[in-house]
Amino acid sequence: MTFTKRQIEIIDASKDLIGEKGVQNLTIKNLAKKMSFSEPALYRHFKDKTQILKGLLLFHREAIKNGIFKILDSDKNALEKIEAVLKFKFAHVEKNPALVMVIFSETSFQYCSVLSKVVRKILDQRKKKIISLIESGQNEGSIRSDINSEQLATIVLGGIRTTILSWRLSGFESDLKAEGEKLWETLEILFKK
Amino acid sequence: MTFTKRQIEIIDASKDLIGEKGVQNLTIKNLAKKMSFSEPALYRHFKDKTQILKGLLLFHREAIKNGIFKILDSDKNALEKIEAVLKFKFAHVEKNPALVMVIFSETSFQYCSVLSKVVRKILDQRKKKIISLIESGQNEGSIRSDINSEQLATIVLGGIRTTILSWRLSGFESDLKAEGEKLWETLEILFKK
DNA sequence: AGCAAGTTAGTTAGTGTTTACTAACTTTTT
DNA sequence: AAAAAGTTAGTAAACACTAACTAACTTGCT
Repeated sequence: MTFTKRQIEIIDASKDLIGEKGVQNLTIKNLAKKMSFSEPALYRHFKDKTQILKGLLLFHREAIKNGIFKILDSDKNALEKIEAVLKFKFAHVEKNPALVMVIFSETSFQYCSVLSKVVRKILDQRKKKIISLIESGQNEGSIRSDINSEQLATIVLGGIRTTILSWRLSGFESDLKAEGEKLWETLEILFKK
Repeated sequence: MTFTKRQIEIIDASKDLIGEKGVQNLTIKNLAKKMSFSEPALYRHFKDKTQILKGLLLFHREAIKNGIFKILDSDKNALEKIEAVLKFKFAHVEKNPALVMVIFSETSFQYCSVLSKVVRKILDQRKKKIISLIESGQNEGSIRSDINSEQLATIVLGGIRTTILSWRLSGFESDLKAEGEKLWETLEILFKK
């Protein structure tokens, strides 16, 4: 997949539009306005809107791939490499918030303030509950205390989220319960004193 | 927030529609068809479409809250409670895949097969890379071997995802780099032999 | 070098579809 | 009789996309 100069300009403009107001802000009309030319002109460069989004994804995958490749190719040990990958990832995401909107988009309500408030509240309360559970485990002595409760909560929530995501990407075909149990076994080992 | 019988029926139908083909499948037209009455009838029960979605979220939050409350109120220890919460969570999600679409929705392309394939491939490759990194760490002896690499990868990816989500929910205001470093400190402690 | 032919990249104007939503009226329930 | 819950018919706006045309380059031939 290679892109012309114009195509890259369009991909960039798309990224900006999404970064500003979410995926639903990426319309042909808005895109044409941002490029300051007419809507039909876009169709000289991409067959349809889907191809533009596909282009956006592939273009950035390429960039990420190259970054990661350098890390994997270095002479660090595995732990250091993982650390470097994490740092690279967060830096890239920070520079390209639009990608978060596209790939990591957690809710479809990003810019419907009524709904995003509700979702945010739900996720917040959930986190608080997990944190206080972990803290009481630390006080009981059943959970290790060398890592603070908020960080452990991040691990728990992340595990749940990733497990559910895998299930969804499998088209709901994988065995969610079994995966959930595997996750718990892992967390138990990691969290015990 | 209390709902009439009809409102709950509408919320249920919305959940089904979303479960079938994602959030963009929830249109007034489809909803009316599913309820087998006319579109304007919906507006006798909800002011607008946003209120229907808000209703869906609040209704299920209530259900989850009640389930979790029972667990927290039991006389288990903290670790057992966390285990029970995880199991409850996965069971609830399995019964209500629509909720995954709404709250956990990872991409906006769920039912655009061209794009969801691309996203899936990207996420897959990323996971494979992390797994092989962890395995070489285990062979080197720098990473614990009592948990298999796939499970550890789930923890890594989950941590990344949750950290980025928090950043987004903060309106991109929190310090992503700092949070990323905290995450890495935690993972390093958890993963070292 | 000069010029006809073709290509590229833009334009204006418009299409058909889908969207959420409303006005005005009727039926059903209480 | 009144209120609640439904109907038909329709609106305006947004959407992705297309047809038809044109200015400006590029290419190949003599």
